[in-house]
Amino acid sequence: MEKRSISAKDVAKLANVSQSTVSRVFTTGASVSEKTRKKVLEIAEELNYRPNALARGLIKQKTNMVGLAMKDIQNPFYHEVLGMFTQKLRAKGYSVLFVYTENEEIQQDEINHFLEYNVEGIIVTDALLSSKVVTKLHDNNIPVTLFNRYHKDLECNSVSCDNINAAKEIAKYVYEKGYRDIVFITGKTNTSTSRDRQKGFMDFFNQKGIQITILEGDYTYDKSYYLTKGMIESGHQPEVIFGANDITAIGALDALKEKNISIPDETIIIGFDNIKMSSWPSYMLSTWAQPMEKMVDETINLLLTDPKTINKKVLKLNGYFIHRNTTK
Amino acid sequence: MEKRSISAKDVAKLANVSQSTVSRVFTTGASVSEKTRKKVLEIAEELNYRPNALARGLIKQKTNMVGLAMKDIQNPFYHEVLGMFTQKLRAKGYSVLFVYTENEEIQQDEINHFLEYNVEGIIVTDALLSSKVVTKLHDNNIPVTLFNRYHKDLECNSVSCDNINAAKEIAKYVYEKGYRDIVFITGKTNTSTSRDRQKGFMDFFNQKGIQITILEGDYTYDKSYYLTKGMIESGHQPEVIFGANDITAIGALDALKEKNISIPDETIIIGFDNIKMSSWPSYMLSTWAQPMEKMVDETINLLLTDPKTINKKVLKLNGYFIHRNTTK
DNA sequence: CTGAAAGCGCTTACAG
DNA sequence: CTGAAAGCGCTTACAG
Repeated sequence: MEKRSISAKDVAKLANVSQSTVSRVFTTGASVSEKTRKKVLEIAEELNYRPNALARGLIKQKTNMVGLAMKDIQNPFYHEVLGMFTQKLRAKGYSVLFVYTENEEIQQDEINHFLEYNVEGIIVTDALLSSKVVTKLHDNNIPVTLFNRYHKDLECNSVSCDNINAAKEIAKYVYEKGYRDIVFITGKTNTSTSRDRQKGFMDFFNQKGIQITILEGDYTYDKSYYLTKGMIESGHQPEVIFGANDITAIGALDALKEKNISIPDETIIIGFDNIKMSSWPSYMLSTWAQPMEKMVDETINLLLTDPKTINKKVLKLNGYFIHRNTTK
Repeated sequence: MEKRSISAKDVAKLANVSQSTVSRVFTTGASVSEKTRKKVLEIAEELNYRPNALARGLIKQKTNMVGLAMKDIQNPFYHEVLGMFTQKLRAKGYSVLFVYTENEEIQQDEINHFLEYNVEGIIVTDALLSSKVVTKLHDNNIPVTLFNRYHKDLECNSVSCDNINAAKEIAKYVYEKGYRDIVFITGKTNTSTSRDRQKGFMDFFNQKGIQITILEGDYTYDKSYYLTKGMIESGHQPEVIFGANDITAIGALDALKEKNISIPDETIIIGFDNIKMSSWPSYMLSTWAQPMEKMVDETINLLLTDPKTINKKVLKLNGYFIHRNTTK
């Protein structure tokens, strides 16, 4: 029960070998005779010894830690993403230092812990970094990958869904079905996800000379619900509502239901994300599935296998349309 | 752009002081003349120096890291909890090493990273530990606090909502309103939260000689939705449905809505957790609010200020009933 | 295959 | 107030 935990030296003493040898036993690829390895492992087991990752990180200049910063949002999509990141990183032997932030732009002091602990890379989901922070990170030689965000002035990697193209595909579907009274409810307008989805959707219809209605939401259920309700009450009952994410679409859906508008017969609704909730039996929302697993894999890849790339890589992955009960 | 990051030695050289002095500048309480402090700070700023937390952790035997293990569940309650934990811990100068698990009982290998990095304590939310793991943790002198779980045989601290009492209060409300046809939909029956809520609820009615209906759910929306739908279709339309958590209650709520049962007039519904979703305008679910912030505070307190307590402390905090639109 | 030694970047008695 | 030195627990050339 004393304070200090047991070290390689303790094991060495009992095993009658040097501390170096104990270390070698726990270093894959180091040459140790089968006999000593067995003995050391035995004693280690007995003493419940595990190499100290801090000391190892210090000497190897490699900590096996990754920093993950995530914005405090209501969107369950990112919770699923978080789960996937931690599991995949662990499988690769990495630990995750986690920070939750409320800022759209991650602040310096939120990154400081990451720097102090010498993380090998930083993943930022659903938020941005100031270019000052990015510069600092570069100076410290710590790679960053933005997940589902990008910014043209930011010198870092980014992985996201090809939001523009996805929205275009959705627009195409809507157009070909013959709908002309179309509403898009935005997310937070300062996010690249919302802007791109809006752009892809609008551009398509602009080219066709069709005017669509834009409602400014903020990625929350409440906002979308009230926006939709207000619109119906003001006499506008569109044929199509496309929400910038699933939560937005679900808010609209519930408002429509309350107004006894039949879905998909009178109005069709399309979301974006394919969160688990969108397949709940009472919603069965048609939506665009982001290729989450692929996005996570690519992010980790970019961060870890190619850490020294200075020239930023911007990856945009496709997804696919999932038709459920809110489209025909 | 070289590999090594800059160290106290580098700062010392430029500031014409010893490395010890640089260290002292970054140690609160150490005595340094105002003049040297200023100079060192200046150079440090210029070089972008920050003390290496790994080295500091190694020498001080104090890492300022806490391990947080969380079960991969659908319940948004725990996402809110996660956010609160990371923010409060950061405010106290702690970093969070995060692990997501799919196991009801956290496994040894999921804890290993925590051990290797010498975390100062471990928080386990919504899951259990095997007694073997707990023993190992004790041997390594690492305190553990269970959040919203407890187990009588487990020698560790735990903080949870007083689920038994909360359920009793709800039962009392239901009873006094005169309802007699009552359904309880459980959560996962191997969780202490579900068991306690069921126990508190049933015990009250048993004492009154009233039989209630138990439906075995699993804390998911889908299960609860289909359970409720099935019940209605089999001809049983109860006056009260109490769900073991909000998601469960919401699943029941949607099923009832679909069957055109008027809420709260024909059937009232009560949930548990007070997740953000429960206050969405189309739900406005009446529910029991867990005192989340207090629970988080107490957990951190127990873990950090009193780490050497061997005798486990089991804290049960009250919450309060929130009446919204699904009760009268 | 193995040990002694240097060193990762810190903190902290110990002198002065 | 400040510097030299020891030491936290490791890894890894360097010899043998």
